[in-house]
Amino acid sequence: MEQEVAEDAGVSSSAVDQTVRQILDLIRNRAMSVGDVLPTERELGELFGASRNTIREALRTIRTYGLIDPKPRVGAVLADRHDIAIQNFFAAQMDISRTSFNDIQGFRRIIEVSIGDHIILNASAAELDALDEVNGLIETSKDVQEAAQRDFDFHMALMKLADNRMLVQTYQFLSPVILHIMTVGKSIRPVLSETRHAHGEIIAALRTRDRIAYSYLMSRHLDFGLRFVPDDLENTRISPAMPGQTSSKDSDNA
Amino acid sequence: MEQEVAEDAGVSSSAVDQTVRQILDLIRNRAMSVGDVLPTERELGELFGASRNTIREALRTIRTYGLIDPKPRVGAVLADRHDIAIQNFFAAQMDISRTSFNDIQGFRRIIEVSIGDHIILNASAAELDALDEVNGLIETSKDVQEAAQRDFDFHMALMKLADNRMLVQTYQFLSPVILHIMTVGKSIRPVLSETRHAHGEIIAALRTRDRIAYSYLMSRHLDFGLRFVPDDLENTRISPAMPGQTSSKDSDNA
DNA sequence: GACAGGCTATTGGTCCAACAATATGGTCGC
DNA sequence: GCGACCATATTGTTGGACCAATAGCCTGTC
Repeated sequence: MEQEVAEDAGVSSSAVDQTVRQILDLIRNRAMSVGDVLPTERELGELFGASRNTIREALRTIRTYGLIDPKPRVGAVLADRHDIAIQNFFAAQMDISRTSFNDIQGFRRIIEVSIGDHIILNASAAELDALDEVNGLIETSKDVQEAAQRDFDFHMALMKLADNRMLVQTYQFLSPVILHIMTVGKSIRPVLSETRHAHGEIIAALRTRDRIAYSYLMSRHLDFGLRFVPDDLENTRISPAMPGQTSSKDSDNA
Repeated sequence: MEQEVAEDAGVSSSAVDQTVRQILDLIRNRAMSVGDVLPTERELGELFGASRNTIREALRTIRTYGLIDPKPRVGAVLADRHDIAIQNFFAAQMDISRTSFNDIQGFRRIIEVSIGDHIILNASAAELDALDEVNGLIETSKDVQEAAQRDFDFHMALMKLADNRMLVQTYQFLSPVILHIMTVGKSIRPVLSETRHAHGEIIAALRTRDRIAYSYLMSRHLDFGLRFVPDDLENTRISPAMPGQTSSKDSDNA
């Protein structure tokens, strides 16, 4: 076996790390894209002269990056799961329990209030109509949970108008916490019609491209919602998206 | 009550995924921090009733997150290598999907341009002076890397004025990628004085509480920086951010 | 020919038992 | 006291084994 030891950034390190690079190179050299399948673990082992366990650890790394999704009897198929992967990175890095709910609500406030300019500049009439539709669903909710989900859906739809994946992913990451806050708030003070109305005003401000009104309305809306959330909400532990769901679960079938 | 993942609880995910969660829980429950060492692989295996290979794959995932740094004969020590981890993450992504960098810059644009209102309302004169000081360091930079770091420091200081931990955490999370973008930009067009001047104008706008000017200046500043970043940023490898250096190897010395 | 149902082989998932490399810590000789 | 040396514990790597699931073939019925 060649040792490939070189002053070249000391990359020879471990067999697993080498294998990670080799597999990534393989993907690139073969110009593989989403949907293609990698050689089997046993074949990769033979190809790179590494044991299957080593290959598996390398694949585990690549899998953590969200690049592959191993399927039994098929092989590791190239995937574009980087959104889930980055959420897992988020979850692993940030101990959400240490970031207070006030911080998260404050974050929302900063984002959502100030996103107005961007939306006003870019959103089409059709998109605003779609927003109206989402908002209309709120009052059809059967229980508090559903209402919270619909409420969240509206705010998420708003974020999506900003057309930035990083932003959407951040919100998706925070969704369990935000939903929790909304659920608690609505349990204490279930006024779906008011929420719907406030959302409606916000949409109207967007339609007339009145950024001042938007800022004011959104700001008021968020403050209002927060007013009915008890201070000791901090103690309620919520688990954000934990690492592990690199596959299955998501029902994004066509 | 729990939102649990649809059908069945926990059993659905693989043994490795379960182990990842268990280890992360272990770290959290024992309130372990950087420098502490995890139980040995065999102990973890006994603890969770999993084979050593399973434990190792789980550790490999956590290692990919940059949370641990296994040392022979010592054990896996808690580490804070998320910067390298994120860099590796994006480096791996770039080979396949090429839109991430634009997403990040777009995200910055949304955040930084719109944060102005918030800062104008809350920042004290002393804080703005401190900002000036940070900005002054830019032109003292010896090399491109340092300049990028100083540039980032300024924008980070700006974010901190918003006084929101979630926001700061998000920026810290993205910092390796942002630094990379900045480094590439400055390598191509090293004009530190222009950067300093642009920052100065932004601070001035904050001082006079001119939110219109701030928006315009910040927007122009970010667009300007982005203009000199090549489209094929993926191929521009500054520092080999390839997987492998989760440990030592990288020069701690001069 | 078409469809249904069962069979088989392939593949990932997990486990086991070793050996290699290496750093730690203790022990011995001086 | 101190340095050389060795035992030992731990991760790194290997080769193999078995299991569960299932894609695709094979067969049989209509």
